[in-house]
Amino acid sequence: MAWDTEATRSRLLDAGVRQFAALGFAGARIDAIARDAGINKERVYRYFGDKQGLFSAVLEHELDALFDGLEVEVTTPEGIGEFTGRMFDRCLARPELPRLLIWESLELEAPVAADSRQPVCAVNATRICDAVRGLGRVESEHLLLTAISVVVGWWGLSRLAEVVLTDPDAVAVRRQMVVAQMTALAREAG
Amino acid sequence: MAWDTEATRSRLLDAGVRQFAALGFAGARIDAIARDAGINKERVYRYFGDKQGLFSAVLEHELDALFDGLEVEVTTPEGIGEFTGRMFDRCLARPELPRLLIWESLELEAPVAADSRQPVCAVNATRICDAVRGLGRVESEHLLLTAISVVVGWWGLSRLAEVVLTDPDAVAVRRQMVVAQMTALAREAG
DNA sequence: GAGAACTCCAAACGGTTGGTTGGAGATGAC
DNA sequence: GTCATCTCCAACCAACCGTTTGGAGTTCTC
Repeated sequence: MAWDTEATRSRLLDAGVRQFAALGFAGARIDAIARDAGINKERVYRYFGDKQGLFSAVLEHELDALFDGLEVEVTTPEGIGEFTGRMFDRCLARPELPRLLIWESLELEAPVAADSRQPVCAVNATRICDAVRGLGRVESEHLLLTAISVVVGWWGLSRLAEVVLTDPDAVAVRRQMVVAQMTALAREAG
Repeated sequence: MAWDTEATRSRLLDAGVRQFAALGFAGARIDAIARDAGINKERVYRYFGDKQGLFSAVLEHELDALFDGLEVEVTTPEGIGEFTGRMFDRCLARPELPRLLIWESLELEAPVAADSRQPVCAVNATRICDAVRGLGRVESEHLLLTAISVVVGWWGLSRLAEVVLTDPDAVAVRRQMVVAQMTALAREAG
């Protein structure tokens, strides 16, 4: 039968996303990733060098997916809320993304693919500047960081939510609250 | 020489805090914890059963320290900002706390010591209700969760901050921004 | 079509890890 | 003072984990 190296590579990446998102770098097992992908684990080393190489490849590939094309579209306080809502939806559709984002901070010394991520963040910081009258650059960046923290927190602080909230399973409510809060914040910050 | 079992136990806990906060459950090594504590690793099993037992003991002990006695004192929007600032300061003084809080969510199936943590959260949710005129119970809980997410995010999304912020080392600036944002949010939410 | 170069797997390797054991010293009750 | 009980440690063990090897099948090149 013919080889399909691209499929092999991508199946390893997909399995890597699942395992690393669930267990982190230290917790994930090369063995389990290979089994999950239905591929011999030796392939990991041929394609990605070592475990760290696969982890970096997974992060690079996925973290792009989280922010790529995600922009503040309407430059008003409501636009910032709506932007936050869309980010929330992306995480909802792929819960591996927020988890990988957190593992990156907890287990890595330096950000992955900083060069390709910075422009996207810069664009949104500028948009936030435009959306909130009288908001400086620094304040705008911090507002963006806050929006991401709040969204990602739903997946990264899920055990805490179980303690704080009366109904920790109401995802739709959380989405609505986060959107409302970021809108209100953008309105008042001006 | 006389035994000091309480000191042995507490040295193991302290070393556990350091290692688990830095590396998480999967990444931490019993061997390293024992060496860090200057105690034989067999002691871990006599005192805490197994690795999971030590992890739970560490979380239980430390997460209490994060929230214990931390309350919204002034029931006004400014009081909520000030509360958030004090939480930030606690994390600043003991950066292990926010990291442990995140590891708990990422690596555990259920929250640790939920029974003892819930009352503290409930009190603060009530205080927030009082601080913001016209704020319902659900909204108040979500505001609390947001405050914690934003504070803890500084330690749990540090790689992201390096990408988003022009000056990712300015902790004091972040503190000030977070306090201002939570105050503004509490003001506008009413 | 021969041979170099490549894909892929089964099995093995060596260091590490969570967990155990056996025994030496310390304590306390009587 | 002696016997049961406790603290503590050095050494050990079996399983595991990241990585490598050897070799069989496949594709490319000329």
